Amino acid sequence: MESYVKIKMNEKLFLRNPEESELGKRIVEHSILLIHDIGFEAFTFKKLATKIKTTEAGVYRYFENKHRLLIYIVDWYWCWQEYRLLFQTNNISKPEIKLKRAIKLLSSHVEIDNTFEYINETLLYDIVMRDGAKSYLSSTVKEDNKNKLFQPYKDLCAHIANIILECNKKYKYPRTLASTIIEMAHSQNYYMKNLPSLTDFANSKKDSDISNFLENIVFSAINNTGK
Amino acid sequence: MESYVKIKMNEKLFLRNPEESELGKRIVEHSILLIHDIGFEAFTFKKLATKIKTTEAGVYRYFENKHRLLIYIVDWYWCWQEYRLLFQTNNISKPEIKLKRAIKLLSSHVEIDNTFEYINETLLYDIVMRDGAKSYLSSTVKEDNKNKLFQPYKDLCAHIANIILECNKKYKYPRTLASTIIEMAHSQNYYMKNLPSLTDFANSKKDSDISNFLENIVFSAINNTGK
DNA sequence: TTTGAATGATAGTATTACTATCACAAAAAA
DNA sequence: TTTTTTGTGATAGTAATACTATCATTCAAA
Repeated sequence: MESYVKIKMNEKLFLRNPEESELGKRIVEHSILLIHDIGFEAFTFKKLATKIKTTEAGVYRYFENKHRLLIYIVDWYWCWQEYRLLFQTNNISKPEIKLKRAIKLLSSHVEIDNTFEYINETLLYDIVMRDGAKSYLSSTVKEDNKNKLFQPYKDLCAHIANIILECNKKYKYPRTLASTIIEMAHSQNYYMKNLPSLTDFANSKKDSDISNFLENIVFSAINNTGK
Repeated sequence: MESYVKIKMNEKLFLRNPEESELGKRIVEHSILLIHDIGFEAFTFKKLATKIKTTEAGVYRYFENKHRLLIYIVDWYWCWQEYRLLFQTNNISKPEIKLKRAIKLLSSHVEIDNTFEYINETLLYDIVMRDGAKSYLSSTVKEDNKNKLFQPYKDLCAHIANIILECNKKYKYPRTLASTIIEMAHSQNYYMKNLPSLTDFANSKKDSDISNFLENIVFSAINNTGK
């Protein structure tokens, strides 16, 4: 028996579903490679088209613009992380262990994984670290949000918030703490790599340092029983 | 006696010092207004030039490109916050109080302040919230960092890290915690305004909620004496 | 008075971010 | 089998962006 996972994406993200054609998959695959290489600002549909031997117009048939394409791959990432979290915490009853798994998952660089042939999760992790926030740090946030374009991120946040509540159902800031975990897992990794003086991990450069830090703040906050 | 504060900016940020001419000041002043209005992505030197009745080339004489200009105003903001922190914690001996002041300062929207005639700090706070991270989330980070373009942010982080150490000199992650405070103060405010389901403050919308959250995680982490 | 520094005015270029049109091949529907 | 639809390629075109360069003018310092 063969089983495979499919990640269902919001239809508003694309004009034509890239999963349903060879060209579409190449667009997604090479977008990741190219954005990783040159950064989202320098990335253009022209450059991508040249790389995959199609035309600019060809890419525009799939995605309205590069911002939508960014949201597409970032959303894919959050869906994938949510899936991994679900998978890795399955059959675990202790919420503390689940929470630790979640922290580790989000703050660790990803091993090469061939579950999804045309998506390089390792590079995607780096992209989300550097460019992920740009998907919502735009003047179109409100509208994009109405179109549910950030649902995967919000779902993951809600999921982690629930685990936090399982640890301590009286904790007052489950969602805020959850979004803090998610964001810090990525941005502290970015700092460590690029602006190490903003962290305490200048020399070690292990991402386990970040999960230790996050465990430290998360569990002391959750277990803090009054002043 | 008249006293005034002057914020000294890194010379690599500009081609000609905008503080030293009328045009320069107008560039900075209206950049803030315009970026606030239309967002950093849509902001161009052409639009700015039209607004202040000069030419595109006129703006280019001051700033190499819009990214440098962004770093300029963001750096100005961090210098200003550091100055305010120094001022507001002067003569306070208890480090816990200092830390609370720091948290409040960073997570609160700014009142109108006319100390600096051509800079609107209220709008600047919003800009840093939405566009601030873009100053270092670029493919030129490493180089920009070598040129010390992020010094003000790093100084503020180090300053807060020191206060944390005053609270508990054995705390293991002072810098990481400091950068977490700074970043979360801004991004949680952004979430509250634009993506409220990532926070627990959907209805209240008071920025004091954010400082309460930050105090919660910071002090429980610092005072956490082992498992 | 001469010099120089800052600004204004204008022009020009390569690239970006699209939109539109036409032709062709393969697959699906008739 | 023929017809229609769908996806792709090829090409063209446009407005805006991100610059660089040149020349003339003005105003203040030497």
